Amino acid sequence: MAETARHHEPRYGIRPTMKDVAARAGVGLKTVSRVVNGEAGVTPDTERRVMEAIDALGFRRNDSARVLRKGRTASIGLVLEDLADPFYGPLSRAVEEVARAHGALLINGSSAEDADREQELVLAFCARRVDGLIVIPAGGDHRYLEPEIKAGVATVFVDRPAGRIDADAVLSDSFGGAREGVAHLVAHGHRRIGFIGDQPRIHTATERLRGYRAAMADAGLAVADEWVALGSTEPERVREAAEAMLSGPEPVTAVFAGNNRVTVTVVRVLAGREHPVALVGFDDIELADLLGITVISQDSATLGRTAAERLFRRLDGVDEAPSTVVLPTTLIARGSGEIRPPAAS
Amino acid sequence: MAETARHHEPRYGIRPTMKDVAARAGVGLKTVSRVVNGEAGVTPDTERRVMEAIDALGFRRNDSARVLRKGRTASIGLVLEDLADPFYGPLSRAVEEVARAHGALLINGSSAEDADREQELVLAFCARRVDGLIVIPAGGDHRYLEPEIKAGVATVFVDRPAGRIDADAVLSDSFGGAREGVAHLVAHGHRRIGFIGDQPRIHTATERLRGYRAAMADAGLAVADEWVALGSTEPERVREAAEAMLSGPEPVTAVFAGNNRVTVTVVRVLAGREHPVALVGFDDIELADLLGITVISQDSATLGRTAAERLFRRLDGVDEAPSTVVLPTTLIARGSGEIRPPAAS
DNA sequence: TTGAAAGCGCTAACAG
DNA sequence: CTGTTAGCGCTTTCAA
Repeated sequence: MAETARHHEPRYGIRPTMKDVAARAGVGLKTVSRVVNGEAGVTPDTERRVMEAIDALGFRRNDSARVLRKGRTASIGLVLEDLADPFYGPLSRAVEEVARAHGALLINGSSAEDADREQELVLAFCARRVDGLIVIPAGGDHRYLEPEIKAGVATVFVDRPAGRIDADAVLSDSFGGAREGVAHLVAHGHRRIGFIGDQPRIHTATERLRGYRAAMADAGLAVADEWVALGSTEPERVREAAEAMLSGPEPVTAVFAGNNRVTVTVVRVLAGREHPVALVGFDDIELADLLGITVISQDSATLGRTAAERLFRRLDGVDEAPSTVVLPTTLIARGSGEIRPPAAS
Repeated sequence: MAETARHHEPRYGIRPTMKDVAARAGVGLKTVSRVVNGEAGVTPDTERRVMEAIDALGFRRNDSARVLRKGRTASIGLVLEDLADPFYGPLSRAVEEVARAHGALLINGSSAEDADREQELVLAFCARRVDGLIVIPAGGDHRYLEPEIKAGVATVFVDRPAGRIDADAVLSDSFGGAREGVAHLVAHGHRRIGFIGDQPRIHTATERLRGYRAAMADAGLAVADEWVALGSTEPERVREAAEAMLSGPEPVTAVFAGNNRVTVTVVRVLAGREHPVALVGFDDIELADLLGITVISQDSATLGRTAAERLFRRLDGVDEAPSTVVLPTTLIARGSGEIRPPAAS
C-alpha cells in the first residue's frame, strides 16, 4: 500500500483508464473491456486479475468515451417549469423511476416558465446526446426541435402540447376538469362564479378557462368580465384578483382556482373573510383534506409515468404517428365546493 | 425545401458532425470548431458561411466528444432521497440555480433511502464524469467514494454527514431545533411529551431525538420508553405510534414530530381526536399557517444553495480542509405548539 | 486567419 | 480465450 517514491503515486485529478488497468493486470485492453462490461469469454482467473487491478487503481469506466463510440447515452432529459413546485416533484420522480427501469439516467432542468430558457435547456440536453426528451413546454414554438427529432431524439410533451410541431403529448383533461368543477359549483346554487388562472399564454390556463365558460354556458349563466382574472400566480396578483371579484356591488359567491398556486393563495384570502365563499381548485394539494378544500385532482405522477413509458416505447423502436393522451381528472368534494351561496344572493 | 432524390435526404438517426459542416461550408474542421465555440480569429464572412452550414444541417455539437477531450463535463450530480418529497424540491431547485449560474447542468437521482441505490447512482454519475457531487446520503459508509475524490470529483454532503470519510457537509441544526421545539412544549406546561421520528439509522432522526432528550433533561423530566417511536415514516406506522402514545393510563399531552412526513400524519391523527393535543413538527409544511401548526422550520433551499456554492468553490480550486456548516432552524409558533395540557394533567 | 494531424478512452471488428 | 487495430467527434498543438 505504502509507496516510498512519492512521484509514483497517482496524481490528483488523473484517472486510470482501461489501458492502465490492462497494463497492471498484464492483459490486453479488450480483456479489460470484456470484464468491465460483463461480456462472456474470460477465464475466471483472468477476470480476477483484472478485477484486482480495477480495485487497486480505483478505475471507473469513462462513459463519455463509451457514448462517443456507441451513440447512445442511456440518459433522458426532463425540462419542467419549476422543480420546487409540489406539482412537479412527483412527476419528476415518476419519470425517474421509469428511466431507472430502463437503465437510464435523468437530467433535469427548470425553465422557470421562460421560453428561451426552455430552448437553452433542451439544446444543452441534445448536445449531451440524451436519448430522449420529456418537455413541459414554456414556449409556444418548438420548431427548433425539428433537427433533433429528425436525428432520432424521442420527444414527449407533458402537461401542455407542443407548439407548431407534431409530437407526442400527455395531458390532463383541463377543459373537462374545469367544466366539472364549475358545474359542481353551479349545482350548489352559485350563479356568480369567479375564475382565477395562470397567464393566458399557458395552454392549461386557457383550457381551464374554456371549461369554466362552457360550464357557465351550459347553465345559461352570463360571465361578467370582472369575474375572470388570468395572470401571474404570484400571491399578490392572485390576492388582488380575488379581492376584486369578492367586493363591489355584485361579488362572486364562489371561486374556481386555476391551479395549485392559485388555490393556495385563494384559500388564504378566504380564510380571512367573514362570509363563507365556495371554492374549487384545480390540482390537489397536500393537507387539502384537513382544510376541506374541494379540488379537481390530477395525478402528476401518472402524467410523468405515462409520458416516460411512451418515450421508452419510442426508444424501443415503436414507430407510430405522434398522438396525444388525455388523462381524466377527478373531483374530490371536501366541503369548500359544497358551500351554498348566501340566501340573499 | 423539397428534395426530389429521396435517398439524398439526411438519414433518420444520423447526426451531422463538424466535419460535415466543414465540408459544406468549404472550410477546415478547426474553423468550424472556432465558430461553434465563439473563438476569435475568424473572418466575419467565413463565420457567416459556417453558420449557414450549421443551420442547414441542423448541426449540434456532440458534448460527449468534447468532454472526452477536455476532461470536464460542466455537470454535477445530485443524489437525494425522494424528489417527490416537498422538502427536496426547493433544495434541488436551489442547486440547479447555482449550477446554472456556473454554466453547469444537473443530473438528478433518488436513492429511495437505500444505501445500495445511493452508491449505484453516485458511481453512475462518476462514470459520466460529473465535475462534482452533492449527496444526501442514505448509507452510512462512503469509503467507496475515495477513488473518486482522489480523482478530483468535488463532493459535498447535505442534510446528513458522510460516513467514514472526511468530506464537506451542510446540515441543519437538528439537535438544536428539536431541543428548542421540545423546550417550547415544556414551557407551555407539558410534562409528558412524545417523540415520533424517522428510522434510527438516519442521522437527522437520532440528532432530533437527542435534542428531544436534552430538552427533557433540561427540564428535569424523565422520558418513558412508550413516548419515543423511531421508524418508517409510512402513515400507518406513524399513526399507530401516535395512537399508542396517546392512549393508556398516562398518555402524552404533546407530540414532537421528527420530520414533515411524520407531521402530516400526526396532524391527521390529532384532527380526529376529542381533546386537543399539542404538536410541534420539524420542517415547515405548505399551508401549515392555515392549519395553525407550530414548526421548527429549516430552509431546504438555503441548504441546497449553500452546498452548491461550496461545491463550486471547490471546483474553482479552493483547497481547504473539508468542513461542516450547520444552518440554524427557526421556531414558528402558529397555535398547535401553544396548546396547554388538560388541567387534570 | 486558417488547417492538418494527433489523440482523449472506449467499443466494434477482426485476427490469432 | 485473448489481443490488435481503427475510429467515434471533438479540441489541442503546431505549422502554414
